[in-house]
Amino acid sequence: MIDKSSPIPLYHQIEEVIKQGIEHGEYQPGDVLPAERVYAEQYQVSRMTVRQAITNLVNERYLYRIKGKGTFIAEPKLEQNLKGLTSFTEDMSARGMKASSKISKFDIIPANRSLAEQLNVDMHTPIYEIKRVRLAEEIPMALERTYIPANLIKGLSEERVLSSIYKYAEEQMGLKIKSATQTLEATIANKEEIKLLEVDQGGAPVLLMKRTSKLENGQTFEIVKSSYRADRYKFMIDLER
Amino acid sequence: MIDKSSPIPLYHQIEEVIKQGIEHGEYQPGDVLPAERVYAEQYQVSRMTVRQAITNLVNERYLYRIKGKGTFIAEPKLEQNLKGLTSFTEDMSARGMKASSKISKFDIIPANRSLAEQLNVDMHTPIYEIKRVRLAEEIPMALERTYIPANLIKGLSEERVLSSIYKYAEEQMGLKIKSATQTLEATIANKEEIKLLEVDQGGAPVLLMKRTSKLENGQTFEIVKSSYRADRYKFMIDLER
DNA sequence: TAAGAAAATTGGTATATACAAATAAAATAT
DNA sequence: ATATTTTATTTGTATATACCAATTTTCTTA
Repeated sequence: MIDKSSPIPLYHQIEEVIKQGIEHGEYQPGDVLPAERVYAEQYQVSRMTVRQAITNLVNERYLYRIKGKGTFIAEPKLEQNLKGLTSFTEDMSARGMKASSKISKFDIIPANRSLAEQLNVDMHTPIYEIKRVRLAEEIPMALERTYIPANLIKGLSEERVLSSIYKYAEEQMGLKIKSATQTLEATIANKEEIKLLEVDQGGAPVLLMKRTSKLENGQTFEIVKSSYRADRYKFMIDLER
Repeated sequence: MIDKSSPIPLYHQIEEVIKQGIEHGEYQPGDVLPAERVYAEQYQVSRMTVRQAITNLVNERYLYRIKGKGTFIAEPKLEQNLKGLTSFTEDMSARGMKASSKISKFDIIPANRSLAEQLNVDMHTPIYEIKRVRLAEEIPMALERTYIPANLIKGLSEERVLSSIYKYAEEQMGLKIKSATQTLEATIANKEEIKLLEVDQGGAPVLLMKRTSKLENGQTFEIVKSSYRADRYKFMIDLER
């Protein structure tokens, strides 16, 4: 596993081994990693070399350390990054408002040309279409439409959607989301949005957020389109230093 | 400067000393730092301890290293972070389009109640008001309005605005921007935007980006309001892993 | 003078060691 | 059985050393 004669630095090789362990699901978030001295013994390297490997993974947010306790597996990065843009639920609770959501549609539909293109599947491929209205104190704030190829995540139910699709996909289906691209644009509310968001017919502005998430193999996992009422919601980003 | 009997780790003390040097302008971006062995000799600590301090600052993007050459001062972080949201000029050049801008207003105005509040100054305080239209291939894409208290940055001219206000503020005035908060919302074009962005009168949607930048002492340095044509522009954010 | 070789400088990798500080587990005393 | 004390384990800090690799500077040679 570790090749001392390789030109690749030992600490880097150890990094990769640990990373693989995380990505292959041998360790779960919150699990404790073997102690530094254990790795040192196991791979016949000095503890400082193991330490350098682990330090790098800590800086990359794969791991975190607690003095006296050990080194632990961190939550996947994507969720942390998504917090850069304040998420709906968090934002609402930060303002002392109660966030809820109501599923207005939960179906499997055949992919039309546009969906097929965006999800990178053949036309007519079965696709989950999930629509939900995000509410704050019972007032509609956003309409969220999620599209996921049905073959990727079988056995999805309304109950599971209400908790976390991501968690279900990772823990039950072994799917890891690797990256996501998010865009923000402004549009005018269409008929569906006017009805579900309860806004004026006369050209109410909405903030449209589109997110495309990809798996490790490059396949598109989901498309999420969220329409936020412009009069009630804005996105905030803090930039430090 | 370095206290070996202090409970604060040596590497952390050294970090602070170097950081201070950067923030007090003793080093400029691109300058080379004294070699690790020089610091070790100077502070009478081992090279590895210096290395740990520098490694941390490299991870925090204060410094970067080149093997065989040395350790150098990085560009201030704010500009790097702002690239998380693709900037107008970059975005255009990435698409092979030529970006330009046209200043439509450059004045000093007395602060009204709203401006005074947002900039945290007294009413009637003189404020630079700079309006410019951002163009791509001569087509108007955005209207940008910048407000800066005049006492903060004397001698600002139209020419300087065309290059970089930030650079002028930092290099000539010694002002360092510490943080910025950015919001994105959707609105309908007002009269000014209809005229300068050349959009329809009938309720054209625009993306409104507001940025408030603060100095180290907490004072507000500037407010920037940018209205982007929703039919021509959207913001994109990439989230890795 | 110009080209090439050698030496010096700088960061990169790796080891071995020692003790500190926080936490957890085990042993002991009440 | 329950506190308390002791011991072991784990990460954190720091040193001293050695050699590697990339780059720059200096010296030598043609």
